Amino acid sequence: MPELPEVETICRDLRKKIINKKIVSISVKKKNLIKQSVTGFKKKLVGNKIISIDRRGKLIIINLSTGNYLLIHLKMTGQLIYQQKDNIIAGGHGLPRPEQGLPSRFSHIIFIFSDKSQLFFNDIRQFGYMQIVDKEELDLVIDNYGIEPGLKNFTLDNFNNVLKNRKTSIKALLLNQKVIAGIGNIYADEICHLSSVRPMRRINTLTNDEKKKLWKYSTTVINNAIKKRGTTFSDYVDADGHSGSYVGHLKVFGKQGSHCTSCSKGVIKKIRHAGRGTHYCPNCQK
DNA sequence: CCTTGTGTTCTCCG
DNA sequence: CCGGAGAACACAAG
Repeated sequence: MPELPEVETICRDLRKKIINKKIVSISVKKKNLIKQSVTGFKKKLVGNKIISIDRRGKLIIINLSTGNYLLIHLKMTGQLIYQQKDNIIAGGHGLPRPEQGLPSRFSHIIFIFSDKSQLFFNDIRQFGYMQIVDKEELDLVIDNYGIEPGLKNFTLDNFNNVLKNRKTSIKALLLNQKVIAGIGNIYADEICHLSSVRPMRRINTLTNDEKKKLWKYSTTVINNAIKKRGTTFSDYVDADGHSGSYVGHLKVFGKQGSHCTSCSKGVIKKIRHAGRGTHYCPNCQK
């Protein structure tokens, strides 16, 4: 599940691989993954060079030489895997991993560069998408994203401001991309755990100390996860097809039934909250 | 009344 | 069933 740290890892990888490369052709095998006609999509991409690669929340923004932008959202199970021409061996069935061969049956869109290297957009569940926008449309899209751990706007003051007058739960707010961008289900649970706050706590009941911890651990968790190149729980891999290792640092996500390693007294509980599987320690999270 | 905020459910797919 | 996140919808308060 790519959240901010996983998407950031992919962006950093891709910058080293495809900047200045020219797209010579594109294969679209599933047209429902692009938000426009296949012909329009190809017309706007083929012949372009990749100028730069950016990210806002979980959205990848690729700046093209024509001045348009290719937006890529990986949603649940999307992958972007880059392969030099010598490594490309058609896979067909197994998992969408390079060692299984690419393209696989989940390689729905493939970019081919002038040096014959390729970028595979794989997606098992097909929730992800690609879309080409101009600068004006890009600005509108970006405006819909809230403050973001790692950006200058993620100050304690701004964090307290977005929490002000909200009646929802802290987890629902952490997941709301319009308010706070980049945090998904795994890191929301981890941030709440390290802050000793239950995910379903109403925001108006949080103490100043708890809010400060939530703000601090939002940045800590996200930054540590970036250092570990993300969390691979099921399908996430980086641009080389490798897993992230933050999974070894998870305290609550997927730990239901285990003893809490923070307080060593509680047993991690899994419930459903804010429409998501939610994990917490009933002993040390209040 | 209408607008705004918020919460809930549905949708895509394997 | 699960789930990222937008859409559609329901409801409440100003």
